Amino acid sequence: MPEVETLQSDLFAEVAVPAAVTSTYTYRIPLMFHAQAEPGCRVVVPFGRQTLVGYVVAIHEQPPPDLPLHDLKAITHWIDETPIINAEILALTRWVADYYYAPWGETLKAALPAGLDIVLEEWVVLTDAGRQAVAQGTSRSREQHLLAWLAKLGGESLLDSIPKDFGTKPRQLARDLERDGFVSITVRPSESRVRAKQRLVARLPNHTATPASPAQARVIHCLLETQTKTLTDLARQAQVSPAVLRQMAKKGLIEISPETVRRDPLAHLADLPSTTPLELTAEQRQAYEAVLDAHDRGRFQTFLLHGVTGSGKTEVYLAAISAVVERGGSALMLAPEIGLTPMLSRRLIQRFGPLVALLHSSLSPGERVDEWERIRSGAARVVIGTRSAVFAPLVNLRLIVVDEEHDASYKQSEGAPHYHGRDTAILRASRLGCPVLLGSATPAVETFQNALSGKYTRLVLSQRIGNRTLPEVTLVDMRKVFERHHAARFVSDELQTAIAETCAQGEQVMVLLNRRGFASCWLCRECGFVAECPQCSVTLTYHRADHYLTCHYCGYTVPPPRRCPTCRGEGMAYIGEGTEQLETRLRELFPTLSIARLDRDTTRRRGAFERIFNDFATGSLDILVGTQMIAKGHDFPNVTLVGVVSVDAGLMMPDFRAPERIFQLIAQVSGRAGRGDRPGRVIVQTYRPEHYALAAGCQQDYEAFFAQEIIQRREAYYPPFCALANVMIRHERELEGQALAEKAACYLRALTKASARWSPESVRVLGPALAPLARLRGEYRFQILLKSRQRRQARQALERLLPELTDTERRHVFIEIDPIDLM
DNA sequence: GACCCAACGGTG
DNA sequence: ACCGTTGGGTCA
Repeated sequence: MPEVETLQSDLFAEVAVPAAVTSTYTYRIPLMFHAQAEPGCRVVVPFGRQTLVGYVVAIHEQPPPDLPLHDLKAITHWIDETPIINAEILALTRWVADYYYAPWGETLKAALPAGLDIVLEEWVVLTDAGRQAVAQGTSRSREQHLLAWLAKLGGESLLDSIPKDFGTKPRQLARDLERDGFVSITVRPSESRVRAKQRLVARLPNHTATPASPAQARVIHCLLETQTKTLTDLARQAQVSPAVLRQMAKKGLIEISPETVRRDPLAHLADLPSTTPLELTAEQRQAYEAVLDAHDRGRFQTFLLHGVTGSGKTEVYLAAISAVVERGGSALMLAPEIGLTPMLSRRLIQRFGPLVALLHSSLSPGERVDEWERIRSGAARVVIGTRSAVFAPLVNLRLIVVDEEHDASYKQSEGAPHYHGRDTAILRASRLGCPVLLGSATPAVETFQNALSGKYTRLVLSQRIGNRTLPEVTLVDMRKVFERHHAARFVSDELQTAIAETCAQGEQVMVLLNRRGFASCWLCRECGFVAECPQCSVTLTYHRADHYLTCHYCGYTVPPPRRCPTCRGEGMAYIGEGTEQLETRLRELFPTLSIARLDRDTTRRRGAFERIFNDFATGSLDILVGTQMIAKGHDFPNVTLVGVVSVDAGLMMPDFRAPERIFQLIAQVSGRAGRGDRPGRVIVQTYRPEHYALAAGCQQDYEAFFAQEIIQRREAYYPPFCALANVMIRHERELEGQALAEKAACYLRALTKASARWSPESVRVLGPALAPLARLRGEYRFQILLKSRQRRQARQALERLLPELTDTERRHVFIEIDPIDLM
């Protein structure tokens, strides 16, 4: 039997597929792929009745013991000749997948740049039987029509390019024809959507030839200066038309060939003059030396660099990265939203030049792939990126920096895996045995607690550079404003006066309101009807500029009804001010000042953010209105006033982290005011000025805030006193969702009561309750919150629960480990 | 996650 | 008897 012979030389690949499954799958590796069979390669495999791109995670010489050999399918295409995922990243993604209850294949997919996605094309190919049917065909069925159409195209077509005019859905039609043997449907991986970028360059050939004309002589002359030139550059410099170049190439006077070029997102910064590092202050030096010491000893150690805004954290990062690079290592720096902090990339470029690679969401897929390849090859040794850059395959990674470690955008909230970038960074550093440096002016409560307990090493920067004073923060009590005017005021007199004064002195103002759109509700004054999203339990936001109502969660958009849909009344109105309305109001108040708005709506187009940002930086704008987007890490020396129009909505969120977020917000915006040589002012409008988060925010006293907050957390039994796991049940039908949630909660409760090991003290089960965002995209959401002293205990409970669920039930259950918010 | 299949109920 | 819809199970 031939099978016996092949068996002995057979190899098997364990493959992680990007599907909602918990295990890996083993495939036979055809002989032709044996030479390149290594973990970390992408392959195409049949999976059920689909075809997927999977990731080889291991090679085995033996088939899985529990499965008959003939049940194994074979790998159909081997995409990578050499692995694109190294052993470190394989192990790291495996851990992340297990920890966050996500499929390994999905996690690997998230770890790779999107530009590396392979497109699987479905081709419909006419078989011999199909050709015969066409030849004899007299029937006028749609099947016949499709077969004839295929024959005309030479016998094959992309499934997606079959026109719809054959009657029913092309996919179904093709399936039917395949079953009857007239066509076969094959899947072929097409080249990655992102190809290497090439351009044509001209160079002189080895042999010399004499030009015939003056124009040609100019071309040769230009080429003598530099080796190669792009065709457009050359034509411009030599002042000849491109036709001349083509002519010369034909005669062999010059050679034209394609050259691969790097798509460089930092190209516009390439000419920045390099800077000499600033002299470190004593505190900065101490911090730097502590990190470097851990590095030199090859020790995993987590540092918290705790420094008020303006205390020079970045200079410590740069010094540490610099030392690591000098010693031959590479360094990774994570930032919350790097596209929004051009200053940071700029400083890295000035310091490290071409060693820097950038990874963030506003890069094009091509740029991302090119940067990623430079990292993988070791050409880039300083990487700065957002959350997913934590998986960047740096060579000899010896230091990880997490800037603004408290920032909520480090937590992935949509799609699998729901990982936390900071925590993953800490894990990665621990596996590598290198230091990880977390930096913040307002550390997450958990982080600060870890620093207090000694789990992390706290490094303090207490001095602002140049001993600049912190801005004065004033709370405006909006209850008094209401009393004074007997009406609500959007912009208080205090804020209005301050804006007028500031701009009169030629200084700039930022005004923050964390709600975009014109108004958050569109309602009927006669009957009380409120426009709500049909898919989500939220009101629709009114956008006045383009006159539409939209859901900020799912994107549902409708024109605002002129008359009330229920009572036909004509008293439609809006309430709840957003940034668009704030901008309008400020224009009314200050008609002579120039005002711009920075939020998701005004920055939708590529480059819009930079444009507004630059206009403000260069001083051609007086006032910048915006959402939280304007509060993050920018340095505008001429801004001496920051107004926060309302923090109350944020404060009243049904979320245990609300006070922390508000404190962070106020501290962050305070850092924006008065960074130049003039002192800054911050004005915060609120109806709850006595709230401890605001009071501490005013004083910018982190420790005072922490002292209060930690009491709340202890009393309510929240992190850092417990570990959280949120079990979310999502279901289109409310009752079934609720029933499933109750069943799961009931089982979890029974577990925790069953034995001393599962004592109520070790795992508390809260709920099920409707999630604060009770309905999203047409699904009802119930949640069960698990609180346990140790993470392990909640995990054990979950691991007992999951096998009790049927596959169908499991599909409605979404587990969020260490949730950041409970919406 | 996508797909297939069996079961179901409404309709003719 | 036939249609379209829906829930449940599987993937090597």
